[in-house]
Amino acid sequence: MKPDKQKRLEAAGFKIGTADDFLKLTPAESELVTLRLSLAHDVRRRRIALHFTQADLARRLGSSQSRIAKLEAAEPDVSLDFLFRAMFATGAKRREVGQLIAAV
Amino acid sequence: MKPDKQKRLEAAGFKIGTADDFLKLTPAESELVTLRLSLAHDVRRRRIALHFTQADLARRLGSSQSRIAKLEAAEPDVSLDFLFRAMFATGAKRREVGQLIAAV
DNA sequence: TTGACATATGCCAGAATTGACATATCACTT
DNA sequence: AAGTGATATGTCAATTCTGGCATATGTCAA
Repeated sequence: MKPDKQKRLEAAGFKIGTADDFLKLTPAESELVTLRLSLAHDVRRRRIALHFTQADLARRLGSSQSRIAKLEAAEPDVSLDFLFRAMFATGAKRREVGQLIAAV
Repeated sequence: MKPDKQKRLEAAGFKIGTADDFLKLTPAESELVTLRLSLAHDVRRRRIALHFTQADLARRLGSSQSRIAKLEAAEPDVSLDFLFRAMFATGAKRREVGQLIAAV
């Protein structure tokens, strides 16, 4: 969220916290949520950098366009297995994946 | 495998390669296999460092001792989701997990 | 506007993963 | 050898995830 938007919302009486705060997640759960979001976002970033459509990436994974859409939206029925397979299908190496995960 | 054992096997006519070579994995599949093995091994390492039994870790995860045994053996019916949940259940932070994954 | 292409959403039957349990095997002490 | 605690292996019903499909919505150019 952009800082100015957050300010406006707070001025309007909304309390802004992180999703983790809101959902009262344990640290372990919180790490997992963040991990999933990071991967989902990066798959999309990498796919677009390759000029792939969701259907292209799906084909390469033996999957379907709809599953890629759900993956990139980080929907809860998408597994980490699928997220990692998608990362590697975009050519990511463990080194890059590790750096993504380690990043704050 | 220890170098001397490998030498003895090769002297006996065995060709030694990596599991990846043997299984003719694509690069993406290979990355995934390595990732799973790294995580499985590190969960065990971290569990032992905490003086946890497999049953202890299972309890903390809401799982069972047998599943932890299979996890640490990197059996194929163990998901990445479960491996990551176990890592975080041992107190690992994303930074540490990322470093593990990035390491060659 | 229409058409063409990309992405999102909803659904479901089949496949994969899970917790739970039983039991086997191992390591160690007495 | 027998006992004890830890780990390994096997099985299975229930849950979760998946591919595939239909269809909706978005985007943009002609």
